[in-house]
Amino acid sequence: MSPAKRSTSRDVAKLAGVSRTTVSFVLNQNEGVSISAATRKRVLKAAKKLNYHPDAAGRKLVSGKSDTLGLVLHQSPEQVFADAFLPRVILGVEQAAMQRGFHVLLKQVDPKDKNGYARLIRENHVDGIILSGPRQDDDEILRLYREGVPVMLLGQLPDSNLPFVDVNAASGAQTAVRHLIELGHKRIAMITNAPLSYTSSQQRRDGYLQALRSADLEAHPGLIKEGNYTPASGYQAMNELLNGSLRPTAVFIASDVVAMGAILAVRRAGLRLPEDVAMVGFDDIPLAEYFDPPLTTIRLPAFGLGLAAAERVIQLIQGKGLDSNEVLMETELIVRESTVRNLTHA
Amino acid sequence: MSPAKRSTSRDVAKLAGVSRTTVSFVLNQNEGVSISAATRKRVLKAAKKLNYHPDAAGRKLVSGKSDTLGLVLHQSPEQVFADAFLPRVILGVEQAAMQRGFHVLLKQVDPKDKNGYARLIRENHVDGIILSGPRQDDDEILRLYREGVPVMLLGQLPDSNLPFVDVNAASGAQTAVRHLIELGHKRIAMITNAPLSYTSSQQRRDGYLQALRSADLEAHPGLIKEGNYTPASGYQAMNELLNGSLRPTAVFIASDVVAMGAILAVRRAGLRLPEDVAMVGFDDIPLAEYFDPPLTTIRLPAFGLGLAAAERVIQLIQGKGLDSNEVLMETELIVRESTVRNLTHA
DNA sequence: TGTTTTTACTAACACGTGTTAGTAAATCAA
DNA sequence: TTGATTTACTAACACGTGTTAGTAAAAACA
Repeated sequence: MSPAKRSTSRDVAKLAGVSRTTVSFVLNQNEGVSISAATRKRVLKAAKKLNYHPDAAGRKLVSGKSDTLGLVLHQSPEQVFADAFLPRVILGVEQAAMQRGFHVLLKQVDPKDKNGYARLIRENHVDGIILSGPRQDDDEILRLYREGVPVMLLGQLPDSNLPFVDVNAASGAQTAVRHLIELGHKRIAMITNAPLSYTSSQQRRDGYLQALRSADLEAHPGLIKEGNYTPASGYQAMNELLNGSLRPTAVFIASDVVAMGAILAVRRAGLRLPEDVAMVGFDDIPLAEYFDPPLTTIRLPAFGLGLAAAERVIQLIQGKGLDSNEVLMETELIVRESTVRNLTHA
Repeated sequence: MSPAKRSTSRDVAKLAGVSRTTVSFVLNQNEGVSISAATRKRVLKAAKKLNYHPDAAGRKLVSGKSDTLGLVLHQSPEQVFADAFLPRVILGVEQAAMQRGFHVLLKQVDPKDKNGYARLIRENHVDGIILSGPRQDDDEILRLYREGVPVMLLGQLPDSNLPFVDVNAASGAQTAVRHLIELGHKRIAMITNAPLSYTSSQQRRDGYLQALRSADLEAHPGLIKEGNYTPASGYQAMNELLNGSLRPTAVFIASDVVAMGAILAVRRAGLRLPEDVAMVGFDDIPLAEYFDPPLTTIRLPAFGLGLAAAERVIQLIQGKGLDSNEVLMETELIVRESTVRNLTHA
């Protein structure tokens, strides 16, 4: 019942009748050192019998490595709640870390909070940091980077040369709008996922503008409305568009969640999707397939983002350089009935 | 640029002109030891100047504690993806841990995978484990528990006396169905959130049956259909109910996601909610408020679950006992337009 | 056989910390 | 003034591991 005393390599050595050094050599498969088959077997047997597992603290102390990644979520709790991708990103990080023998230490840091995350590095809890949701006013991450700490951003920080992994949102947005153009739409509106002060919001709008430009369509300022993560904001923005002077025949909404509200607005206005208004979302949240109608959207490689971020920060930790400081992962257009009616339903 | 050599307590001692012991005493505010104000100031100054932070590994080694919780997700990646609550639960764990000076080590373990999580404990990476999604066939957790390792389940494991934190799903389901009964419904169907082999599924069905029994309503087997986490399953189950011999006037669906598919089925059948079919969901996912119509549902204290689990496992770690081995957190009925029409819309 | 190389190990150190036991000086009690 | 106590520190040990330098025995070489 009481936590049985942990056995140490000394216990194993004693039971096997060898020195502690030999135990270490056997268990770590050390090359360049020769151990007779007989003693090797004896040591392994003793280790098994004593249920020996080397203590992480002792190991860390001597190696100087913690074999642990810090995954820092630098978002407010509300944002974390709303983010449907976080589990996938986290899982991607977890998987990449596990395959390379790393652990993942999770830390949520409210941006309003002054209590930062540098302690993780300073006290050697982690060998490197993945920072999700980097902020402009965060000087902590810059300081760590300058000190040579392995750091990887999940998302971008303009005007800095920190290595990052991000989704190519501009390209994704462009693809979304091009899809609408190819369907023959000329008057295409946009609702952003968030206020334009956010980088991710700007990128998506830029993609929208670029697509219009490529097709020689005019971008009318009145056709761009701001959302703020919520369906409510989509509902309102869509109403403004529908009641505006130039009603669009199609809308690109840079967030599926925001699109959910917009769909409601369209239906309340007595209009049909996609006949009266076609709609493309962004994110491909799990439920998008089951919107009414199913939402055409841009799928993000959330799992892949986490995977890549972890892989790369581990590369930095191991002293291997990076081929490039930036990774932009591509998105995928998922066509469903909110833009094309004739699809068969699952 | 190159990672500056970490400074140790020895460096601080040298700079301040005292012994390493004194440094430790000053920095740990050790009671019962007297240090003159002058030297204290000198030590603190030296520590600050050298940017000294005590090394976690050294500290762990001597204390035997890691001050870290293991949060083990014992679900398949697909389940993790689908689980909209996970971020909240994780945040709850994080917050409780942080407030008590603990870190959180996250580990996802695919149930199919033989590579377990006991290593976290065996190697002393963590002082205790929170296991989310415990499985019947998991003997690893039982062994740890018997060895006296601090363990806390997030969810229940029948036929075991392991301490757990869970939501009172039966009570929540009962509340949901009672709400329908109070609205005058007599023929109330149910669609489960998952196959009945899952504990959480059974609990919700039991609550449903109990509510019917309390109101002297007959529970007809044909009115219970199984869902499997997906909207598609809800779509199909709802169609079966609508085409069945006794069409229900109300449905309790033990998952908002599954309910999303069911709503589609109702609408495709040309019926109105709530006039023709009233519906109550379960979970209160963020989007439930923006379903069409907004979904009446049962809100789960996801954040609170994580919070409680972490608090309690820390209590175990610190050797304080638990008042009770089990915590069942109560749910909350959120009434929206899928059961009551006359509400004003946000 | 005598010398060199290889094999199979071990003693001793280092990692950075917290803590117990001990000491000299300063203060207090009488 | 003398003995007892308190103050302000320090030397030394312990935590459990990986690794370098070293050694005796065995094997290989000539």
